[in-house]
Amino acid sequence: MTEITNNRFEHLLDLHHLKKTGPRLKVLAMMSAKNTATSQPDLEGLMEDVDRVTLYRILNVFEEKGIIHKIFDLNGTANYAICTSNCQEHLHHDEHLHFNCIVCNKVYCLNDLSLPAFNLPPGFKADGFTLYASGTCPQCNRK
Amino acid sequence: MTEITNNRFEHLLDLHHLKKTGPRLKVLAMMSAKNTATSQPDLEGLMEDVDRVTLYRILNVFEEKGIIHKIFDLNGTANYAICTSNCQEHLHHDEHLHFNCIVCNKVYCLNDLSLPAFNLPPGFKADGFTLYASGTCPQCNRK
DNA sequence: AAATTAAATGCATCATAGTTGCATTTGTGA
DNA sequence: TCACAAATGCAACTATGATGCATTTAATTT
Ligand SMILES: [Mn+2]
Ligand SMILES: [Mn+2]
Ligand SMILES: [Zn+2]
Ligand SMILES: [Zn+2]
Repeated sequence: MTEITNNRFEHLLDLHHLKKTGPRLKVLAMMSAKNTATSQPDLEGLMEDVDRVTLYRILNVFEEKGIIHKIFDLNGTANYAICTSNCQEHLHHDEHLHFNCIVCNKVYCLNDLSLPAFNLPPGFKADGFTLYASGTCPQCNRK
Repeated sequence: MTEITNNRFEHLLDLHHLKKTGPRLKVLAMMSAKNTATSQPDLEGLMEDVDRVTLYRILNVFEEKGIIHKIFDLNGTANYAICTSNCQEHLHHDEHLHFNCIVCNKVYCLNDLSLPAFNLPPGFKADGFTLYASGTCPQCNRK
């Protein structure tokens, strides 16, 4: 993790009026080090010296602030990924494709993919949507 | 519940070589009596005299056989709905829109809505997908 | 109709995910 | 450096879901 990356995280915490603490910076470092979402169990393993409860509280406040978003995978396990843009406090815009590999179980946030338009039956009013796909990821296809 | 409906369920269990037991027929009756998916906690409440574990086992075997499918709502709670068609053992085709109301929390299976096509980045191979939308449902919009 | 048997259920127990209350510590602004 | 709100840690608790094993029961065979 570079100095400049760490500064970016500190700035991010500042922006949201959150104290720059070790556990919080570590969560951001862990999550940003990967190109996929991180499951809660994995994260708990990575954050060894940090209390479980503290981790839950960090994840909750980060989600509320629009720093990260939560994705439930095929097994109902919570996964977390850093929001790339547009997300604000209590107003997420994570309308991208989430790809869940059925081999390695990884969840990919495919932000660049624009979702096609669709319409709802009368009476329904949508304010958010997500497309989930499941299958095999590039890594697992190669083998 | 009509006689003919009950017969349909018994036939369904026969088809999948499952014994026609009280708990199983009750699960099917409860789920088919609604136009939305049923959450696991709700189902557990409805199945009072049936053991929790039995309910889990029924839900698991029904899902395996392609009789019902599982949808996780915004809170990560498991919801179940009867499959309308096309689903087979270990091969679900529930590629429809799931609408999660943020007021009443209900999950609607909008089977009739055809999903628009989309394409994946190179290397990804999808074998299933679901579109999730969240917002307010017709009932909750009326108030 | 009675016996047989695999399948299904119930009960005890366990594991994991997530929450809450409260005491202690720590980051930050004065 | 002081004061204080915010953050963390610890204990305890709830909820969801799984597993092992004894008992019951639906479906098949005699
Ligand atoms: Mn995402
Ligand atoms: Mn559905
Ligand atoms: Zn994979
Ligand atoms: Zn509603």
